[in-house]
Amino acid sequence: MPELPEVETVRAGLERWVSGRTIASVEVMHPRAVRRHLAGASDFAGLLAGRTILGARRRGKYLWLPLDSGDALLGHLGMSGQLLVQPVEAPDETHLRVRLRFTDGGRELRFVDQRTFGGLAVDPGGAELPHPIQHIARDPVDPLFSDTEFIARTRSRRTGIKRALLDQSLISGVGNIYADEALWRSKLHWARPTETLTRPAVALLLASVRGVLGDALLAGGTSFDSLYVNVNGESGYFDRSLAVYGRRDEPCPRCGTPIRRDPFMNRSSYTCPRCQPRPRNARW
DNA sequence: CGCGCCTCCTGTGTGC
DNA sequence: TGCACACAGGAGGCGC
Repeated sequence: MPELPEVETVRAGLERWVSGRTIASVEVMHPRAVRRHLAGASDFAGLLAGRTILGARRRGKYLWLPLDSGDALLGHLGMSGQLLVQPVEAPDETHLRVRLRFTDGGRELRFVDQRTFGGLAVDPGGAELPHPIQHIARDPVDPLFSDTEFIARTRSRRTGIKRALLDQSLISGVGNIYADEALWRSKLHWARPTETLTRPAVALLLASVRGVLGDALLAGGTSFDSLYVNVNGESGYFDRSLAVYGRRDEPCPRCGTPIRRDPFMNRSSYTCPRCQPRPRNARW
């Protein structure tokens, strides 16, 4: 699933392959892919045609392409979204949702999304920071991310620490996979009440978050050397580096205890029962 | 207002 | 063999 490292890999690919190019035409094959563009698919296409893409930016798991009109093409990959740069003659993907062709006649940009949780929209005047994502917190690799503020806000929460990590208005870019990995590195259980964490404990957790995101980013960088804008987060190279996520009953890399899976928010949490014992005052 | 549950969606895997 | 169902999960929206 695309979390910050995967989305950053895509952003770098867009910067390389579509920045500076002018959009000729836009084809929306599935209306759900542009459902966040409330004015509809034809309005979406009309705002893009003739516009030049100035760059590729990211906040957390959101991507946007600033346009020469001052608008932004905003995108979220959801769980299965891909932005692919393909030769115009390449056959359509099964789940192709949106196609952008360019005036130079070169490779086209395709939004492909099996489960359609992702989508694209044009935000008028949003080139600097699209309006729909102004509530999204800075991500922990953003130079302007405030550690002090994050620590204070986390400790003032009244929830479990994993819920806090997944809250994109507190810290963005972290999803289920990297939350579990960071908690394991910090030896914290997912149900640990946020208000019982000391400042140093939250600081250590933040360092773990940055560590796991950075490691994944390095792995993503190595695989991103093709003509594609690679978004294959689910079967990625970083799988081998995961300590706990998806590893039920396998030995903890630190102590050998079998990894445990717990239901959490209609999904899963993976922990080492020995390194990350469940707190008595568990909160979830 | 803070918190937490529900829902959107479809392909894959599993058990009977 | 085929069917039913659990599961994967980001994030907006809404209820309490």
